[in-house]
Amino acid sequence: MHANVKPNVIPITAPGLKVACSQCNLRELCLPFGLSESDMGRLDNLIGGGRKLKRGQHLYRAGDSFESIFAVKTGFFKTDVLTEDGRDQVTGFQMAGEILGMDGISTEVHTCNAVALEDSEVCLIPFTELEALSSEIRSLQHHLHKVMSREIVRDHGVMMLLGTMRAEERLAAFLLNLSQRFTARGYSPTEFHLRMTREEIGSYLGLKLETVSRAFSRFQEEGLISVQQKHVRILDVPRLKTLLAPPDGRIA
Amino acid sequence: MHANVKPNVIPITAPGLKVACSQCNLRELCLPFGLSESDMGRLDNLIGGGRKLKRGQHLYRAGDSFESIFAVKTGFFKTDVLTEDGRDQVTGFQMAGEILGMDGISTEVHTCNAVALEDSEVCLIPFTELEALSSEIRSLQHHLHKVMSREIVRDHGVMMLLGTMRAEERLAAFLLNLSQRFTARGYSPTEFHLRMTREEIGSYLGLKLETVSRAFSRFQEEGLISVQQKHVRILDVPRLKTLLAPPDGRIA
DNA sequence: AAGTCGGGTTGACACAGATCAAAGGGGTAC
DNA sequence: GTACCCCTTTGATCTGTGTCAACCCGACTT
Repeated sequence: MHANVKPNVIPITAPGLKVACSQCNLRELCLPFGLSESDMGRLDNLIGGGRKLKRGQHLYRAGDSFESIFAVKTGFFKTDVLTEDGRDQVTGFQMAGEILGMDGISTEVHTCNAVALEDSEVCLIPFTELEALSSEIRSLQHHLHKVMSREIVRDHGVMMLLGTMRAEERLAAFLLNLSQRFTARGYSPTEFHLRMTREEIGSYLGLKLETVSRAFSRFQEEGLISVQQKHVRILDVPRLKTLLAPPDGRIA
Repeated sequence: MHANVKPNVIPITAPGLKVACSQCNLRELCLPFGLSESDMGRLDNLIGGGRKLKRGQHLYRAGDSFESIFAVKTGFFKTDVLTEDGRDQVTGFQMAGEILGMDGISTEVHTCNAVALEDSEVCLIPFTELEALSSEIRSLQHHLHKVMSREIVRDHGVMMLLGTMRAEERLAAFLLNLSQRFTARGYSPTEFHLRMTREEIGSYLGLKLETVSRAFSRFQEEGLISVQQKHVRILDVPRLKTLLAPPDGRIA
């Protein structure tokens, strides 16, 4: 595990630890969205260095005391919660530009686990200092609120998925969501590597891994996608989308 | 529908429209939690009057432009989202002291519907003004963040429920959650009226109304609760809790 | 006071997805 | 480079919940 290096006023530029929103190509997706050059500089100054994680490492665990939120710089994460009896539920997958750790604000303690699904790097954003700065920079404050609200809206989407959709609809929604997020990051909308296992997908979608596997196979048989192991290519986006609005399209 | 009356410096005291956090017995549960007397007064001044709703009335609808969040003063609400094809998912039930509308912050447009399940009253909290005030009052700012974070954590709990629990576990979790929230408000932990239909419970829990009804009946047969129509009495809290940690209590 | 209607309960049956089982393949660690 | 292990796939069967249907009840409406 890497030391938690704290930059001086000037951000450290050692490879892998340089943290400067103003230089970051994710700034349009991430927390600094909409900030002026000078305000972005002030944000740079409070960001507490980067942190690298190997695949499988925890960024934080349920029960850890909350101090910072994290912005994913590179890599891929999952978050999950577990019950006392050992069942766990993946609550989300996070990629570059997305914010992790907001679950900890309410009780000062993280309530879920965040695990790197591949070698990853995050920016550390000390929350107390972020609050201080956001009370000075209104656009930062507002954007922080938007980011938190977006998380709430995203969660509603997952509830919808878990509460009302059948297995293949869930998987279609999942693939289209990934596709859209990869697109926003300049990657191919139709071809990507899954960083998570079938079991993790299943946990996220409220399905067993076998069901996920079968749904993948079925999509492939029907020419919607081609899939081998973790490599997925979406062949027919429109038809995949129609899976979400079932045949008997009753309108309310 | 009542006019959106704006109080002067001194809050209006007309019955049903008086809005003053400092006088409100919900202040320990609601947004003003932890504020000093004088800060609470400043919050009073921005709150844009109360609004009364009859049972069945919408507080807001998906697509409405976002301007305010709302604090439930009296009554009971549900929030739900619907897909294009008409399926809907209840995302939550809100009671006195809880905050509604935070889904709208991210896009400036509400993404779900909020409906009164009984005659209710809410406080209107204009969001732009709340942001302005919270940048001056650090404890208010922090508490707002906590409230939003709590919503995120709550949503994770619902995902857990939808993703990993069986029908009876879901209903047990639901009843215990209601019980706990009623308790926090000074009502009986064991005896209460459900404000929502079996179908709404089902939607929230990802079950069909018949399944909810059967689970109620089963709980009653087993002496866990007594239920007739919307009136519920919990007879055996401990045993209800054990339903959440199933027999083979594997520990991670 | 009667009629109507929405909500609730219960039963019979169907089916989607879980469970159990086995075998193959690819990636990772050594 | 090789061996092992985890991940994945696929089949057979089981089961919890959905679906369809009938009936009941209580609360409004008129």
